[in-house]
Amino acid sequence: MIRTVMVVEDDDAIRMVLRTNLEDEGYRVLEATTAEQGLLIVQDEQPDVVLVDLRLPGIHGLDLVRSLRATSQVPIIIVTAQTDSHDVVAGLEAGADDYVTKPFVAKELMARIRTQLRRSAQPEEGGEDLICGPIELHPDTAEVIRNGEQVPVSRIEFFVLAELIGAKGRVLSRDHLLRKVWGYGNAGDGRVVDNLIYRLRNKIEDDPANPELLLTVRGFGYRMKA
Amino acid sequence: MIRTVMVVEDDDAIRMVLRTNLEDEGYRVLEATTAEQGLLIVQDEQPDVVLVDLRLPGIHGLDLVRSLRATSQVPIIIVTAQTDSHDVVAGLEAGADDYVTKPFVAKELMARIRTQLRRSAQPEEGGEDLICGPIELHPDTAEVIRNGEQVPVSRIEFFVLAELIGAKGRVLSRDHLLRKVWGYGNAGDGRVVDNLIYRLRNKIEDDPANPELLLTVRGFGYRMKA
DNA sequence: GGTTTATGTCGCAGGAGTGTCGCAGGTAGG
DNA sequence: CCTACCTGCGACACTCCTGCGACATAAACC
Repeated sequence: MIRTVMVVEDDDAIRMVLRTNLEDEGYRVLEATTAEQGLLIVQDEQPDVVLVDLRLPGIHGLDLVRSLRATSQVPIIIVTAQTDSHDVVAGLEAGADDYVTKPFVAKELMARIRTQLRRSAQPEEGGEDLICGPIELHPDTAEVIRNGEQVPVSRIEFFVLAELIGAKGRVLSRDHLLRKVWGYGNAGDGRVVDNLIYRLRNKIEDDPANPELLLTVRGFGYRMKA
Repeated sequence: MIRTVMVVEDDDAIRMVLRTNLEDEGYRVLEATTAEQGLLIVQDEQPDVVLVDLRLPGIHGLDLVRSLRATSQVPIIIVTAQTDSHDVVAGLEAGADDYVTKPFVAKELMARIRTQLRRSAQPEEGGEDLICGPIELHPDTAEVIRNGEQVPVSRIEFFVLAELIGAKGRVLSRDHLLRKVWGYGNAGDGRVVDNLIYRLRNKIEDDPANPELLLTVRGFGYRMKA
């Protein structure tokens, strides 16, 4: 079975090195130099692993990671020059599965890729549209539609909603949301999530005081109506 | 849900640091100083993540990793002073899921543990619901259904019920429940478990005074009807 | 039967979890 | 420079949880 690895990296030299090594290992290689391009290709080609550089022109790599996670379970490995431990934490919390710092040793990176592939060998649910009752999310345009009308939501509200709808009725803890949307740095900040949920409800619920879509599960977190 | 982390590490100082950090994050911590001991405890307690040092007295950490992999899918993170890239590759190939070198930054290690937990949590969700007679537990939504109707239970009640139903009729001691649900700290607190069982019975039994599902085994603990 | 021990029962008070809302610093865009 | 919006924060109110203690009851033991 031929596995496909996607490389999102703007530095031509590094991208070339990666391609060579990956092809030597027998992988099919896809390339992108920007986050936007990467996102499109991932949706289109559904690779088995994605390598992401953090410092990309335009949209930051971390946001790419979150966007990918919003719609896909594909294993993501961050490959970057940012060696600071804080960056590692933020990267993993954003949804990456591993973090390798440049200059990397090719053999180690290849081993880490194999590890990710091994883990994701199990079948996974396919990519789905983000729809929940009267609410519709369009990741491409970052728009939220409710009963056909566009609802203005902020960037962070959008990610939270995407995370919740993507969970398809499963409960997500505040901690989970903090890590996935905010990144680890803000963990333990307390009521940030509650506040955001409150604001989201005011935008998408008919009666925000008695929510029917965005439900509280006391002691656990929040979930969307199934 | 209290997660359990197993630490296999012979250096007392490092093990203590790890324990402190892990407990701060809310994990239950198990410790072993040798590979043999680690293997036994893992089989016994089925932790959610295992941290393994490579340089152990007696059996080498790599062999422990292989032994664990032979019988378990538990995520394994190697934590070691061996920084050589060749060692990283060998560790990952042996079946480890991640590799962190000492001196490690605690926050990064914690993030990597969370990443592993996230990965291993997925299959559990789509998996089997916990069912016992007319009672149905849905971990995804943290809901308890009884004869088709939803029963409101608190967070702790949910975990106790999950633990009991997961035991499939085996007796669980109060101590076991305290450790698994409340976490180690509360051990020996006395009647907390009894109280909770009482409340649970009021919610799930037809006649709470004559329980038919959640049974007492005098002198031992509680169990669900088979 | 009487005593001891284990468990059932239940109310209470402190506290944890959550909803609500206003404020102010920050940020992006004009 | 101004404006509008975003966003984290803190305060307050309110509900519900939960550990605890006290007593009742049932089982085991002598």
